[in-house]
Amino acid sequence: MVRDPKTELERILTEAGRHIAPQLAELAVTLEKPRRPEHGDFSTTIALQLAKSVGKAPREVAETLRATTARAVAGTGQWEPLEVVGPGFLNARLARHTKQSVVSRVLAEGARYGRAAATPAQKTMVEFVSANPTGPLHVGHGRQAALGDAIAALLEAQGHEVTREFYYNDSGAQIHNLALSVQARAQGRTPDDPGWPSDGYRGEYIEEIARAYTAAGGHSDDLEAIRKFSVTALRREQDADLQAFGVRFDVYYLESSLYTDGRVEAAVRALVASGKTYEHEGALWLRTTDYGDDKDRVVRKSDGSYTYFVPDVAYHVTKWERGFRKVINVQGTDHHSTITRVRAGLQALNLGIPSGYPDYVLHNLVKVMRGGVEVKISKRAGSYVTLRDLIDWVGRDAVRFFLVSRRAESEFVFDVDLARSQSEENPVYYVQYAHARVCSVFSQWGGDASGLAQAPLASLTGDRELALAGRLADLPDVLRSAAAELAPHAIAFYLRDLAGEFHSYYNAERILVEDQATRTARLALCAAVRQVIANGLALIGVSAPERM
RNA sequence: GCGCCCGUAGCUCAGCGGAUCAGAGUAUUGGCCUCCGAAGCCAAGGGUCGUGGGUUCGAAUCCCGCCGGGCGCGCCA
Repeated sequence: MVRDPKTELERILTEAGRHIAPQLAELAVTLEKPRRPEHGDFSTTIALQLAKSVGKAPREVAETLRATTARAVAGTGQWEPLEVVGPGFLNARLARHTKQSVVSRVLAEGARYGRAAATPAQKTMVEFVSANPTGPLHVGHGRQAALGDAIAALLEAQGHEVTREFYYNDSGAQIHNLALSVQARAQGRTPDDPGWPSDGYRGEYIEEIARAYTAAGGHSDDLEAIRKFSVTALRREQDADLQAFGVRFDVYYLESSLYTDGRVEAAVRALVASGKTYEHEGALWLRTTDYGDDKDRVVRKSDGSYTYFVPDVAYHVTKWERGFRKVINVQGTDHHSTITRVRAGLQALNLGIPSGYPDYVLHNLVKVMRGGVEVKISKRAGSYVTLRDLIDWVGRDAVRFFLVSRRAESEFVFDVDLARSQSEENPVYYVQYAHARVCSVFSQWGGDASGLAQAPLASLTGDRELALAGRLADLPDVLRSAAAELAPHAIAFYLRDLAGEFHSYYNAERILVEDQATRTARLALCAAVRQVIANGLALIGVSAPERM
């Protein structure tokens, strides 16, 4: 395969830069995309950066770089001669045929276009959602599902071997509360009655489970049976919601298994053996402050049971032992404090796990507005918008696109009324429409698209056509940086830009023109646009419809 | 009080390992279908990038203070 033009030019400039400034052995020139098209396809500020250490004016440095690389640049056959502009920018323009050629490349690579091959492929885990089976999935889980699934897909597209994992906290105090709540409902009590469990779940789904339990012949005094029944029912409901959302997991890891297979006990023994624990007021503590925590944490409570911290650590040990050297946990910012704690626990075990293990992507919680007021998201309150509600209101594609379109750290206002009223104007339709439009042109045309990868492209000379081709060429870089930053929202923004460029082109030019060479080249361009949109949408779990 | 995150156009948000960074969508206003789908296109108005300093040739972007908002700070998960 022909070497990527950008990579090649970066290599040439890096070599020249090191020649000029030999003291900077680590120097690496990177090309960036200027905002304004008149500044070229790519640009670098390397001359401005080098000026000081070289002791010459930036413009002079730029001129030297231009002159010394002129021959190599021409030799690529892919670039116009570099230009020195302003205070010392080096601007680069791709030769027209280089821009055109991306169309052939997209069509030849098809669904693989934009992907990269990591060498070596890294065994990677993305853990996300991990909702307690104590209630239906809410909007925050939806954000996590959209984010986590897209991050996993991005890493796969970079050539890594990715496992999607869901951790079920199916034991512990919250599950006990769940069982007590269902039992209370089964006994006919309601959340406001005296004798309702103090930390009970008040949602209506509790009553539904209690009814189903009773209908199945269950007895209200068998708490263990109630627990099992409730957890099973809620897991089934969560699974159905995830399926409706188009998110699948490779592994469901049960917290309870960490107890039954002895991993929790083993973790405690190892922590004690590390010498980092101490007894205080009847409890066993770990000196997490030795690892940056602001206070030490309880490992074993005075009643002999363990805090959630222990299974969490034991769980992450299994990730390491299962061979996952890169692990990304997607969680809400309300779980922020667990980062330091889990890492501290892993460090105390002294297993050779890096101190930054695992990685975290923390997302701010979603604030749901309805009728101008905030709807509180709380399982206990029982009044919150579920993921299923959103899917029913605006559709799966729109919810996924919307939830993945914002940086994880952004605080997210989901205005239900707005989302519903604008469901026809959601950005996802704008992108999908571009895809459907291409399909429509092709059905109008009626020809065989299979040979378009070899189509001559010389007639693609219009500004819009070249800009569109340039945009197609961006995909590999967009995916690379989105994966590196664990920031899938970049895909959504890229797709919107690409669709916009296509719609603009489509309105300005006719595809099915008389002249055969022009028509074929334009069809090839459109086919490439369709392919790239499909590839991008696939990564964020959104469908690419042929008709809308 | 301490820690983390966030303050960019009326609204929802990109841009934040400096430079060619004042952007998109939406809303508002005005144009474009005898012609491949108008869920579209073209154009206009709209922001001292929360605020005050600092570093620099250059700061929305980096550093510090302050103001405002969110989330944590359990022998809950």
